[in-house]
Amino acid sequence: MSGKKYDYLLETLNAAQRQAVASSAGPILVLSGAGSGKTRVLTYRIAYLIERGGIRADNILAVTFTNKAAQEMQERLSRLVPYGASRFNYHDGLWVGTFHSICARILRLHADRLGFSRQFSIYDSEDQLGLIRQIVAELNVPTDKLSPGAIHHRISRAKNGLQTASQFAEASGDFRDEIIARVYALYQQRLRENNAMDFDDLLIYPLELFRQHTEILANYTQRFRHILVDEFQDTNRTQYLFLRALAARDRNVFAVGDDDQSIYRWRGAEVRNILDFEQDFPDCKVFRLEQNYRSTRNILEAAHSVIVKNHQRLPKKLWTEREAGEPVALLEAENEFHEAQIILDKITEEISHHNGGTSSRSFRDFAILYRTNAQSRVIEDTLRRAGIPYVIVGGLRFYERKEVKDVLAYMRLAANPADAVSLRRIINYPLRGIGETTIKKLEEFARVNNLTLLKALGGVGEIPTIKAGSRDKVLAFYNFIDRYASLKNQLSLLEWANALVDATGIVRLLKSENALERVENINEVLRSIHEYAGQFRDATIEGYLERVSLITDIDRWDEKSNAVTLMTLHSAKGLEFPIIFISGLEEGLFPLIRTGDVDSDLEEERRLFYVGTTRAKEKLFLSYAATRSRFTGNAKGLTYNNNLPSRFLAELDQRFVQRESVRRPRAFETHEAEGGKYFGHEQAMPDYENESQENEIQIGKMVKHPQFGLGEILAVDGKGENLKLTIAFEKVGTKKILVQYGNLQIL
DNA sequence: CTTCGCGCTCTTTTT
DNA sequence: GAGCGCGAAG
Repeated sequence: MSGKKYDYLLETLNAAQRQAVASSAGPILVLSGAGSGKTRVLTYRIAYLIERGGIRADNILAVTFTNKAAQEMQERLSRLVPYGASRFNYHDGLWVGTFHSICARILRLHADRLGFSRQFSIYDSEDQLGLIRQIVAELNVPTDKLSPGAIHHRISRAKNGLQTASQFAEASGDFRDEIIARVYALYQQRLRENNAMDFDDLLIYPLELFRQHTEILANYTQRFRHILVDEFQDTNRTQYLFLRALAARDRNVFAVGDDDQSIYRWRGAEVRNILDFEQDFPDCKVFRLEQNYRSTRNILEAAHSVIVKNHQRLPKKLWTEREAGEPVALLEAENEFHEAQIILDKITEEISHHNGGTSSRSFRDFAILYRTNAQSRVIEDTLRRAGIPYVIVGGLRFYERKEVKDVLAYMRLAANPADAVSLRRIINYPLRGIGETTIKKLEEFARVNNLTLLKALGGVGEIPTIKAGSRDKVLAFYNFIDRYASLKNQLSLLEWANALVDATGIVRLLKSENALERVENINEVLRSIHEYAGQFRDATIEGYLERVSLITDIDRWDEKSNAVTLMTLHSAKGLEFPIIFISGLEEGLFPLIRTGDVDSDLEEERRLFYVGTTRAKEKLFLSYAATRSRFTGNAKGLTYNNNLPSRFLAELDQRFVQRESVRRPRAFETHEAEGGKYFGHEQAMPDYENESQENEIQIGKMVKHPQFGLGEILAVDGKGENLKLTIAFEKVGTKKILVQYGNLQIL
């Protein structure tokens, strides 16, 4: 298979890339800096293995960080090598996906060995928390001392550390731990009873499967002779063990990563995996990709000048042949509204500036990044008012919207009758007159008779304490689900889904509430089912549901649509844009600092900053606001905090940075701080911590609300974070608005 | 027994 | 702003 294609494979790569791609078998670690072409190396490595090594596509497993990256890799590969050396079509054999989707795929095949059925549900964070809430209530856990969220967090951390409930119980220290241990045990039991797994289980159960059934593991180690992993620095312990188990036979692990871009430590990722790779695989070959093809030199140097402040990193420096380009621009704003306005100004400026020139800018060339999702709102409002098209990635995810989850819960229950979480969600939505008391009795009946909750509904006639009227309602619901569970095998997926959604009456209910956006979201679900059904001949509802539960907003993001992209820095990982804005560069916000943080947390924030800056190809804007209203969580409530500029701004090598002049703020109050702008920390900031916006709020003042428009304040109630205004709006009448969330502009 | 309405809480990042 | 839980109304 030499010939043109093979030469082409290596010729377009630089020396380091070529060495990595063409390296012989065995463990390989590619330390691959930002923008150094690591996706390219991975793709070419796979092509090389097939073209040159004669490896069959179905002997290769590639792990990516997002589903989108997996899809892109598939597409690139089919362009690069439509057929492999063995004339083996990629799409038939190659496994590409995220850890979670690959694990789910394996588990579907062998679920019975672990005591689950193939139809097992995958519970998202909300489902998980709901289940924990229920258990917490059942066990009478004092929630003032232990919130369900905290318990959930601890359980997840224990699971990630491969600690079972009984091991956790043994290791438990204080009374809280003992409570958590009991919740943990019951939680796992319920998941099992519901034939359901949470995100952590998806990673853990394959390991258990491999341990219990060595013949299954042997099957996979024989099958996956080459394993490639992207974003290796963000694998957690369990994922690493999964890799090691699969690679035990041939040890052909091709791991690509960059310790400077590890940003998921808080989720259990261990940079250690990359730092220790050489110890775990002493014979491994290490390659370094340090030439950056993405960013201008100014951007690269600026990013470098900050990341070198981290102590826990492998020393390296990226270089580029590209021109210096424009300096990194610093934008200083009075407050968050002003910041959004400046960003808007710069976008319009860039677009008009480049029009008529050699290059022209489109909206799709811009991305606005921020540390927390909450920051998107003000920027969003500003762009919307200016008529700039934009898309938001993340925040409230599409498949986590209430109406979407409601519809999916019907499908989940029909697919997996043991799924009590889904059942509870919809048994009385839309309202059917089945209340909490009846449900409690049904649950009790199910427990005593060792039935699934759904079966208990079918046997409602045997529960004397439930009156005839309620009984009929329960039975009607049971028959409804039962009917669609069997129709599932008779109708096509799309027909079935359409009929089911229609029969639930949810759309009619939402229309009567005039919630048209929600109706549209449900239509979008049906559209996506249609799309899914068209993609796979053997499309099943189980397959669709699995896909949906592992999909993220970034997977749904369409980079081709001509709109400005708004997203968190975390979501931007792996992406690139000609022009990047990083907003909210204020001490406390980015780096985000909480009490109890340690040095390593700050280093992760710095890596996040590094990831953000290296997304930019041509121009990087950094912005901060001197004051920002922020929910502080303390008794002071909503305050206009005066912020120091982020330490990252001070750490930047100033040779690559330029302050840009910005338009003064207009419609809003300016909070002019003494001494003007602040740059660097030494300069003391006046303490405006307690100066709250309350001063400006008076009866009779006019305000502007992003949706309701202009209005007059009629009354002021509450204090601090509960500060509530009664406002007479010109268009929509009188409403009560919490200042903290209302996003009001005082005029 | 169910439904309605009010008050409370939530904000770090995500599979 | 929105979901959830709790207490009162129907």
